[in-house]
Amino acid sequence: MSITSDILRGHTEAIILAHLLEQDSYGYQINKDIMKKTDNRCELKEATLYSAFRRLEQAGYIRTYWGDEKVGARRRYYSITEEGRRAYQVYKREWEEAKAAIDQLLI
Amino acid sequence: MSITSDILRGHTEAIILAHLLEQDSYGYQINKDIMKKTDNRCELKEATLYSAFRRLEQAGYIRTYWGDEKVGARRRYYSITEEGRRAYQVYKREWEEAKAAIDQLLI
DNA sequence: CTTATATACCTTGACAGGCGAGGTATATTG
DNA sequence: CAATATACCTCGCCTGTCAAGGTATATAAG
Repeated sequence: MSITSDILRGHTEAIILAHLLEQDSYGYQINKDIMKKTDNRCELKEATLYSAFRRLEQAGYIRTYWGDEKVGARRRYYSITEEGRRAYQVYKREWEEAKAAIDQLLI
Repeated sequence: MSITSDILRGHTEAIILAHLLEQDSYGYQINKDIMKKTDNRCELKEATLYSAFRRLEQAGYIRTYWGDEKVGARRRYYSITEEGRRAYQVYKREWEEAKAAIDQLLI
């Protein structure tokens, strides 16, 4: 069973930033990684992913650059900024708080 | 600091059902209880609450009746149905799964 | 050579839940 | 008599998700 988008909502940006903390990556790969890490339970749809990228870049949390692939389709890489790292820590703390609160409420 | 609505989104119905598992209650009280239980970190806004009530009733998860207050404003009470209890178990399980998945993703 | 599949990118427009703002009515307190 | 608390409700905007559609490159199968 997969996780509904309403539950995931609000975490996409944090999830993306978490990924970029480990290493620069590109959309397609990030998408695959997330599914793999969660045994296909979490899937960020492409449209969702790209709109999140746009917001994150707008906010200055990520930067992008084109990879220099010799073969295959071009890749647009994303890397997290210092501001993004700080934002991630906030997201993370918010998640811990929300988790505790919801655990409190769902008996 | 309060929990963003995007994180809470998707849990309002579960939170309400959880409350009604304990006892019948009414909108205003449920609202207060939730805030109290979470030290004012979670607040379901009234408009949010009432639209959730509508959905829950539509789905057959709750039933409503008017209280017989002798004094003060009238109260519309809500009670959870058998179907609602089953639905809650599903919500609860979804939450546990989502929690695990997100914990996996946010390093 | 043609088709299918995988990789990789992107946009548009509809949809649904959250909620600010506004409204009603009753009771109590200063 | 005004303010505050209790208690209900609706309208319409906002925002994140995503189905559906599009582009281009490489490889494997038939």
